[in-house]
Amino acid sequence: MAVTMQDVAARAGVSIKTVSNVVNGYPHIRPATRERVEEAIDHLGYRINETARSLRTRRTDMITLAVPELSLPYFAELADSVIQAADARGLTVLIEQTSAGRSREVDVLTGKRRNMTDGLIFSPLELGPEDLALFDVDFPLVVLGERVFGAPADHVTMNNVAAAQAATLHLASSGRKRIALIGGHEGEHVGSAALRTTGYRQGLEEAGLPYDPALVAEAGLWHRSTGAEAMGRLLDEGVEIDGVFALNDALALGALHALHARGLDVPGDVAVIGFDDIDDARYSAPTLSSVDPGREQIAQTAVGLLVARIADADAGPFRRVVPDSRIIGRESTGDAPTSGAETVVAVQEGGVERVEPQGEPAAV
Amino acid sequence: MAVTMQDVAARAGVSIKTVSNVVNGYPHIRPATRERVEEAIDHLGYRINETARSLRTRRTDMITLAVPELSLPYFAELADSVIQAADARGLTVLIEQTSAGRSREVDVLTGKRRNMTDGLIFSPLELGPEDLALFDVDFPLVVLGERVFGAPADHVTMNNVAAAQAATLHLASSGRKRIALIGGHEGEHVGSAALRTTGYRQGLEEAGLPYDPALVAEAGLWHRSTGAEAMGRLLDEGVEIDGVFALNDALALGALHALHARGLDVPGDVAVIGFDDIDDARYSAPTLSSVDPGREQIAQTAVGLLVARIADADAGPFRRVVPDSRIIGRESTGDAPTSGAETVVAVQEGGVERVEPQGEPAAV
DNA sequence: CCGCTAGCCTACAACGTTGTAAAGCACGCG
DNA sequence: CGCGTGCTTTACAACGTTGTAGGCTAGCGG
Repeated sequence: MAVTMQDVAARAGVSIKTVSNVVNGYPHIRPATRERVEEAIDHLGYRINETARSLRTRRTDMITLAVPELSLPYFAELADSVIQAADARGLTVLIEQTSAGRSREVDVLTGKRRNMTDGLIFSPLELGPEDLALFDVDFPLVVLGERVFGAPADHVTMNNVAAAQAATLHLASSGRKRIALIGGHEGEHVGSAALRTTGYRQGLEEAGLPYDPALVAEAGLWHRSTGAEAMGRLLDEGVEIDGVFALNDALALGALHALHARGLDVPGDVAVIGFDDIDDARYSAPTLSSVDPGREQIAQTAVGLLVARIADADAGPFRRVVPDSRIIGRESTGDAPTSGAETVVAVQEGGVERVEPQGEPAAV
Repeated sequence: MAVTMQDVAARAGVSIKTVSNVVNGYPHIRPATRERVEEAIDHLGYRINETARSLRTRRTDMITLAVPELSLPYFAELADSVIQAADARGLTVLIEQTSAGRSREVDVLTGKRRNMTDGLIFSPLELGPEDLALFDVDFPLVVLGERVFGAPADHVTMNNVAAAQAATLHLASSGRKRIALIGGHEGEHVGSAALRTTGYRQGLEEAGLPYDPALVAEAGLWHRSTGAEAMGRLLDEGVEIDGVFALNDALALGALHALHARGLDVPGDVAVIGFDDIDDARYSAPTLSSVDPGREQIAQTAVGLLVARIADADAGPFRRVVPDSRIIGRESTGDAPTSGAETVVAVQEGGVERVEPQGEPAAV
């Protein structure tokens, strides 16, 4: 059916291996031979069978990216960045959506699909510390986010606590005293929600503001719709509010929507800041202040670490990388005089630490 | 290194082929044998080598989805739907972004990666009728959109003209007389821009409104930023405007942003309608009326057609499928009394037609 | 009691490529 | 003129799986 090296070899009058050598750029080939082979390739329309090559070389040059869902702008933008970073290294990205729940996340780590690709970049949403054993896998793995800590894998995370603290402080510094938090996950001790909530409380403390549980609105899923609902609930309860820290931008946009629906002015009545700095934030009305967690850097780093592990699984101790993050001020916190403007209000420095095989983190 | 069927066979005291039979659910196996094999698989932690299987069976159970970029919400949502539809059929999706331009699109059709997957769903942005020859490929292909017409492939498109006409008419029916169009591509005769522009003109005509070139703003890329710029340009020129039809939602959201920045009220001063009905439209301020082109149905149909071609490449004539589309009225056209509300203003019926091998379309 | 059938299992080859080891060849030097 | 050297090319096996064809066993009908 398809043209194989066999056919090319026959037409060029050389051995199969010589065709292989030409295709793979092996240097010691007589120009005349190379030319004959290339002519045969063109003439026959030969295309290498990547599957056979993969079987032989044990590499597929594909990696998997597992995220909750692409409909969430943050993950769509992350996927975009990961695909570009992978592309720059000649890798193709296969995407798995795990929003269907826990079992999908387990599948990602154990399922049969895993051995079609050279490695996995995984952003878990449900799996936590109790599932640590699942992360002890026999393929290159980079974990995103902070749900799972001691996993025997490289880690790329965010400056969650410091950035959330800075965001809260930013609201306080403009005189806001009743700062609500949207998107909390009650009872959770790991993961972005818990960490950002910690940052929020530290920010309040630093600003000398009391922590008031009545100002905290839960939201399991971080969608626009849940953000709108949570904001609505707070407003219905009649709690006094002059600032909102939403744990991601989708929630913040939902909150803006709810505030607008009730005729409240942003930032006049209420200042709002989100987290993730998705593209949307630059175009909402009003434009949304947010935390830029360094998405581009996260993607690049994750791909880089994965590539290193693919090249050499035992490439030293596992790393934990935290990109710099920045607070971006826009209209929703009164930082932008004109609508298109934005200012970098603060920067939280990231860093790299090595995690020794035994599991204790060691500063670098 | 890795455990193979060989190892499993040795432990279970059977032939390799019997292991294969167990793994593949071949029915005629003695329970005792099956059990021994399964015990060996569990004990050794055997996982099938998909690459070897693919080489032998000539199937990878992977398909490629090529879209401009995932950062555009429409394509992110489309990818989400495609991945889910593929998943339901046991297929994994590999994503390629082609926003880098024409050469990337050519690569998608001719590049070496193509033979790692069983088929391709391709949404071209640059390639047009002049590239028809490129689409005559030797692998299953489903084309999305309307840039390429007579391609020898199945086609899933949108009701572009009719829906754009209905959208324009909807603006007119609320008394708008100066309806701008945002996102035009001057000189283009194929593709969504041209078709939606045609619908716009037909809508104006049907409403008895004149076509005024001064109301048409170009925008090459359909991003929020370009929508804001285009809207800004129109407003700067001082053209009188009381309605806006943006060729997609990103443009519309950018336009809302620009209108808001200049203190214009939507829908009071200007009514706005977009196209694509992305999730964002439900949460912008004001909420955005839009055309729902049937994204879910597009994804399902595309995967379905592709699967059929993979199963049998000669499965009858090529099809051209157009899902139903609907005009969704929200605040930006004054259709929603309360902010969360929306109404289906109109429906444009789609359909299926068969394209005979010779190339002439024939109604069904 | 024989032969046939159905059920269960196996040996072998093949999918298309690349790594290994080695062979052929030309050239230059002693 | 012989031999080593380095370039060029090749044969062969192997990657791990599945399709094909056939063998063996037990059971059943005649």
